[in-house]
Amino acid sequence: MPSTTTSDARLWSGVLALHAHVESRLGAALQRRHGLGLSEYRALGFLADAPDGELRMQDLATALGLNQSSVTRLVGRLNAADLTHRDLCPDDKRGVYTVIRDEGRTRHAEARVTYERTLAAAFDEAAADSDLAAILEGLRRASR
Amino acid sequence: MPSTTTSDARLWSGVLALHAHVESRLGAALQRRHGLGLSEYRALGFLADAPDGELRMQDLATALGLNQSSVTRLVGRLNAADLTHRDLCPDDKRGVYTVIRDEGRTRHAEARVTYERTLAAAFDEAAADSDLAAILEGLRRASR
DNA sequence: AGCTTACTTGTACATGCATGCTTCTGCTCG
DNA sequence: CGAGCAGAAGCATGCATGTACAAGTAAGCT
Repeated sequence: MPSTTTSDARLWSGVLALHAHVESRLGAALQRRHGLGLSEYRALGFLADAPDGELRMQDLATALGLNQSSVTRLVGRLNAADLTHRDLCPDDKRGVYTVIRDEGRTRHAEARVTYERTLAAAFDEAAADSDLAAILEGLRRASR
Repeated sequence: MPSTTTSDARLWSGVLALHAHVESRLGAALQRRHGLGLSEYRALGFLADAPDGELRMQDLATALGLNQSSVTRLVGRLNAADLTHRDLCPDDKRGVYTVIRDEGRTRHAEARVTYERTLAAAFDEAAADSDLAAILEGLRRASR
């Protein structure tokens, strides 16, 4: 029975529902209209915002909240799509920089329109859902 | 450059960071101390709360925010671990009920202690992080 | 009889963990 | 002071797993 579910637990289950809903919308839109996965899009975003458009694998991993090995493969895909390229670190030959190409910046800029519009739409849907509306409201108040 | 990132986008990236952090803590704790994955734990929770401790695959899928095929395999694992069992729907022979066993209820009750304690700890960690604290605060206010 | 619903199965893929390989760093010992 | 070595740091790779998508099967509906 629900006996005494912690208020934190109830809160978190709401966040999970919101997260699942929004991420699914975002992922579908990006994949369908730009051929980009969510992680790929976000990786391009971090790279585009980084000085000189380059980051080390490690930094990209923590920024994305992903495993280091996942980032190796993620960057492999980006390289294969010519959106980024690898560059060796001159002062530390263990290090590898991933550098965003102009193509990568372009693709990301295009995708960002979709991303932000889809996000707004997903938020609107959530606001219309009785279970999600309260959480979204709290988040929006906190973001001001 | 960050040019004009939507406020929604900034908000969502914060939610993503919080989500990644908390889920990783929860998943690790459940796996290590109870041999349960997050989806398995949550599935047991929905089943335990359902009338007669049973749900149809479809309902479980939407409750978990998962695909139907994912639920087929998820329930397969739960069955293999003797935490649940299948039961055919008498009036609709296409339907399959997944019924929680006593063992399943026990395991879930044990795991819940870990889950809720880990959740509280993860929230505390988030509250100490300057990037996450504001979001968490908004969520907590909204949950009252 | 089609057409929809409810699952299952085949397949592909992104991710995580453990491991291996290279490079760097620090420390000890001659 | 320099050589050498143990251990850490930074990535890549092998393997296992969880999930999604597409197609298949079986049962109900109109």
